[in-house]
Amino acid sequence: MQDEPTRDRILAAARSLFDAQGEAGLSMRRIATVVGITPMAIYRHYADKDALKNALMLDGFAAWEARVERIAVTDPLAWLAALGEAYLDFALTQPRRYEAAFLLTASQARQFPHDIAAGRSPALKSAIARITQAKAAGRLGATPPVEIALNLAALMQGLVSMYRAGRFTGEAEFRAAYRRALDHCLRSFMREKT
Amino acid sequence: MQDEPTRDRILAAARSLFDAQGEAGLSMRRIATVVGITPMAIYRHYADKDALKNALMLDGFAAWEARVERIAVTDPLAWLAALGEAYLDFALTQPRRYEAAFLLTASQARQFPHDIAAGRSPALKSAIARITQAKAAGRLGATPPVEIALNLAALMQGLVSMYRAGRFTGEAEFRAAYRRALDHCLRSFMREKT
DNA sequence: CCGCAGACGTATACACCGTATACGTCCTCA
DNA sequence: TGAGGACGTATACGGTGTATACGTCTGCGG
Repeated sequence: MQDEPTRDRILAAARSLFDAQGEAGLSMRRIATVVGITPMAIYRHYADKDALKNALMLDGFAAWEARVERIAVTDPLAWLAALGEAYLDFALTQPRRYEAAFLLTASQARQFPHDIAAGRSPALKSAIARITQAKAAGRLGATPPVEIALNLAALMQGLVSMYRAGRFTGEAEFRAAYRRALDHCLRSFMREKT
Repeated sequence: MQDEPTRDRILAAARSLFDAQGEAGLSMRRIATVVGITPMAIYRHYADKDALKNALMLDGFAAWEARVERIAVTDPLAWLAALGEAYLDFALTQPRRYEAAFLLTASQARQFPHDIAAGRSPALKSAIARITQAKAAGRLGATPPVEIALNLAALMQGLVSMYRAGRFTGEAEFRAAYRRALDHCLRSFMREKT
């Protein structure tokens, strides 16, 4: 662990500080002392704080994608429901990681529809694959897969974003509301005429 | 304008600085110099920076609510569509104000379902009223009005949040995608069996 | 009318932040 | 051998939020 490249140790330190106290806990000086180096040494490995945050974001996103890949459900529609559940779980149990992946304003975020169509986001790519699959089986309406995926993603993100902004009274209420909303959304695409 | 209470002049200064440069431009010292006052004088009127941000958020929210009240459409479903359009417009043309109202993390945010049910959010209250109205006319399915409102709000916020995070290639693409998504969502509640 | 309390504002200082600049200390390879 | 580059340090600058202590004015009870 100690002989890892310094660059990685910096990122690990940043991650643990971020996990502990959120964006407020992320200071170059603190990161440096955790790693056991001078603040300025960080600049040998990252251009500035923003670059470091970017790396942190990509890291959080990778954690999310790993989670998505672990979903072991074959039926495409059930898989989509499981995706929603995984997202909820990710947001609630690893709020900092979630924040890093989805909320941290970073310049390297993937863009719709270009990057998505290009498959640059494995999670969304998988989602679109299942949607296409379900569509081929006649279980979904006419809306293009990318658009269905976008709808689902926005709904998930919107709900979680509202929860994080303190718009729900408790976690239990939120989980229930989230499930109902996603369920409805998914069903709505099924009911469409083809 | 000069004989306004200092408290209001501070808020106005904060608002203009926030409009100009976002949260980064909000510094006690800058606000103070705009008002023509010492930084510490602000603390006579606001407990700390957070309290000031809170006031700013309530202010932004008031702007949004005023906008909602200006919607002059009588048909309840058309009104809901207009609401979506107003939200989009608010987010795109007054991004700072939008940010202040919906994204600024503040401790006094209204909560679902408690505050909403209590009618503490005029905008949502209006929305729910139209939904109930449309439901009474048999134009909407069985889902409870509060839940429909939540779904719409989350979808709107999620889409805008993705746009703001740079997930869309351009404003035009976004506007189109937003409209399609909201339209679909609204329709989906109509198609439900009662 | 005095004087004093409270509201309002100022001055100064402290600890913290990101990072520019200049300087050391190695390791590698011609 | 010695030069260059990779890596790290030391110091400093201009910014931040805000605690503490001090002034100044205004209105009110004696």
